[in-house]
Amino acid sequence: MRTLSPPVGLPALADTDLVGQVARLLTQAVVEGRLAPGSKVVEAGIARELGVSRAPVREAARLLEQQGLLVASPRRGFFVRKFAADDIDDIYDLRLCVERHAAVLAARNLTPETRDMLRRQIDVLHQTADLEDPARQVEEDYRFHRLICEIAANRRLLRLFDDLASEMRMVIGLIGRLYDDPHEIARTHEPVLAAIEQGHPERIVAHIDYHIGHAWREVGKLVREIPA
Amino acid sequence: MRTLSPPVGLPALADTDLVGQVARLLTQAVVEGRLAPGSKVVEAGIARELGVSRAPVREAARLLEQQGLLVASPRRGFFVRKFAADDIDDIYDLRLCVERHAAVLAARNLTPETRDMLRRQIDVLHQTADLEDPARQVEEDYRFHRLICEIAANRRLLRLFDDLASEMRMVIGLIGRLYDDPHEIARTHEPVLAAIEQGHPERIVAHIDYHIGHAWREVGKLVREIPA
DNA sequence: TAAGCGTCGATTGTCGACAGTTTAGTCTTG
DNA sequence: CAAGACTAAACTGTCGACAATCGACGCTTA
Repeated sequence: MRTLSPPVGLPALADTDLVGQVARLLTQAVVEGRLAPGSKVVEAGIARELGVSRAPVREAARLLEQQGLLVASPRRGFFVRKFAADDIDDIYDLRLCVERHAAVLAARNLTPETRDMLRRQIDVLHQTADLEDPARQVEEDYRFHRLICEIAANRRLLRLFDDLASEMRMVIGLIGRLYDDPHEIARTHEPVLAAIEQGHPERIVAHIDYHIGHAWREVGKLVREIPA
Repeated sequence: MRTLSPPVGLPALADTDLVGQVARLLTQAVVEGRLAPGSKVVEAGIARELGVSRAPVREAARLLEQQGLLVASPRRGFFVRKFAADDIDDIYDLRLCVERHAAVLAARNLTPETRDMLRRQIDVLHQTADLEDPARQVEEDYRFHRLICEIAANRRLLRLFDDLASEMRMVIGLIGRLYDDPHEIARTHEPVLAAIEQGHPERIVAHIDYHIGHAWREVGKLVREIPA
């Protein structure tokens, strides 16, 4: 018999997890470009600014390093990741690999509810297209793709997507503007959903390839325009 | 002019890096089963045993957490990851996704030299099959698959493979024995290489699917036999 | 007897400090 | 005037310490 109190879904109150908070703030600063690519991240500086000691900052920095937002140089410190054209290709190539797979799995697991979630997210994309809020638009875009990964129901796949997404956000952030008309971006999601609904693997992959390949080309173009 | 050297930081040689050493030792202890799955990893204990302070141990543990070998429970510490059947499926599913892609890319990039490297590695597999050294056999097996990822020439893909590999090593380690006859395992690599040499994407994917699917089924079977 | 409460040891989260290394700035020298 | 050596400041890597928290054990109570 269980002696533990009944699992009345209490939301596991927010851990005052200092490392997690620092990591989140650092991530924001990086993807928003407040910390310029290539610049040094001084532990003591961040610590002083946040009013904490260096230990949590170090651990948070290691997390961001593993995520690819920072690079560590022994005895010299952490630096904000600098993206070259090759990096863009690596990231989008892997993204393609991951999302193809996720989309096929998602089609297999698709239920009426999950289908509606995807449809609704496309509606949100159209709505936010009218707003003048690029950050929000990028966020809602990723939310659609993340949904697909959630539906695919592979936790590791989802975590991988999140890691890739934070890198892509950083790239988008340093471009400074969207790579295409928001309405156009919203529209190009519809064939992807349609393919997932229909369910033929080859068709799904083809549409994912087209959709992500488009973003890949556009982002690549813009990054090459603004070399470091 | 920037005086800081470019943070390209690939060379990363000569680790007197304490964190890295601790991480390596901890990883070994975990994949070799010296630290049982589910058991608590006491920071102070590890630190005392290694003759260092807790700070490097904490950072190393965070690395292993990000790699999936440990799980962190706030205010309670780190625990050695416990694998359920679902986890096996997640891992092998993602591995399939990654290696399919890597193999297709590798075929595209294949040169006479890289082709010979793969052939030689299969020879090594046959040679080590005669030795009574399962750990070595597992290692050489992964080396073949890692080679494919190296030839694919996507650094992020390679890192992902390494992360997956450390988890798979842990699973194999806790099974305690190989999932198949070493000679048989060595032999089943040959069609994969042949497909890569020939170059038709569908054929490559089919052979990768067969090869990894076989391991997936066998490992899954054994893991289900030995439930936690 | 079994469930709930309180206490105590063990462990984590965080901090400030120190030593060794890297970096920036200055001075010397060809 | 440029290149190199030297010095001082800044920063990282590591450590030991302290307070807060967790888990286990034993005690009370219905």
